[in-house]
Amino acid sequence: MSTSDPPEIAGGNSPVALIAGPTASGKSDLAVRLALALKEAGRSGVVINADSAQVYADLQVLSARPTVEDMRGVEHRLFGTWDGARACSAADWAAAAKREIAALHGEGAVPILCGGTGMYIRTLLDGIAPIPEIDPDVRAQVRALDTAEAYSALASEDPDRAAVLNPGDSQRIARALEVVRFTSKPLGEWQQRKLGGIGDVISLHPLILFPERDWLYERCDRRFAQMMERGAVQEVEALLARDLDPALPAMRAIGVPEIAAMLRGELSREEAIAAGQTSTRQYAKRQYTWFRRQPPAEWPRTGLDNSSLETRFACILGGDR
RNA sequence: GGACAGGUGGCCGAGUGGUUAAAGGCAGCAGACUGUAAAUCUGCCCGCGCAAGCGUACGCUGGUUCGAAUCCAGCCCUGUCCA
Repeated sequence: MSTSDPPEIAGGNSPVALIAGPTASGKSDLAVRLALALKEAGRSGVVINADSAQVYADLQVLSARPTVEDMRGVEHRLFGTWDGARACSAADWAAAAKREIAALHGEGAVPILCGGTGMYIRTLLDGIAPIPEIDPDVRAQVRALDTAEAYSALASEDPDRAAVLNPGDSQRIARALEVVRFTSKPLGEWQQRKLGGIGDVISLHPLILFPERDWLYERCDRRFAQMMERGAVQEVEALLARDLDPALPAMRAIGVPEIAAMLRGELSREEAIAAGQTSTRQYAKRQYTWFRRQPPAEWPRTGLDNSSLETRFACILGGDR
């Protein structure tokens, strides 16, 4: 799943549907409905996950991964595909998604990308700098530094990058540092090229869900409370029992730190729920910002999820193309 | 009824005569975003104003002082303890 052979996208301009938007906005349901509508129109649609948390097998409940019932017989791919012990990078996901899209196009099926991870989607469509996989030792060394140390190291090893980054931006500093150290080439040079994007080879039919803020926040709150009733605590217990590196994405997913704190006795159940709900809402807010400003302005945004599929996806439902 | 402790901006919480529209945190809002992105980071955050600035503000009322969130008096309220 890492940086392996770049899969080729089959026929030029084959359709790909994309349903994106903030968490809890009802994307999954819409994706399933689209797949069912395609089926009715004599075609076939398969949902491909574009969410950075739903990708992990360990996070069924907490990532709100669709259940078998939710899927209503529609095929879903890249859901729960990664083991929580492995980090899935944007490039990893994009490579896997390309593979799936190519396969589906080969079968004449319509891939329906569904998820809220803007950077994954961007990487898939626009490509990414062809930076080799960083040696784990180099990576570990860099990540062992505290932010101030890493920043001053970066200031001498890649001053251009250091000048651009905020001294507190631990993650980007670490990334820039591991890249110069391992490749002896500053990140900025690598980033002059983006490779592997499929945006110009496919026919993309995007739709961004933009529900009303209060409505969405209520759903976030309700959903987190429901997760607590539906096994989130057991899920975190199981995750903790694996004794994984706490820096792993699966360990940092919304709800995991909060419930872990509860299990340690640092938070009451009510406090853990409140904290999880707040994190969820804050995440949704960041997604609003991303989807409001990052994707191309031409991409349609819709206020509520009740916009008719037939209208939104007329061209792929139409049958031709 | 008595003894202590305390009442600060949406919340928590510093501050004990001027340098205080009042530290810091949280929540909120806005924004950034090329390999951990459900991450990481930035800005704003009493009201009006583009701004200089003006107006309000530290339980209430009154007082001391050139000047008070900070000192004094009375009152109200909260918590703990004694009755």
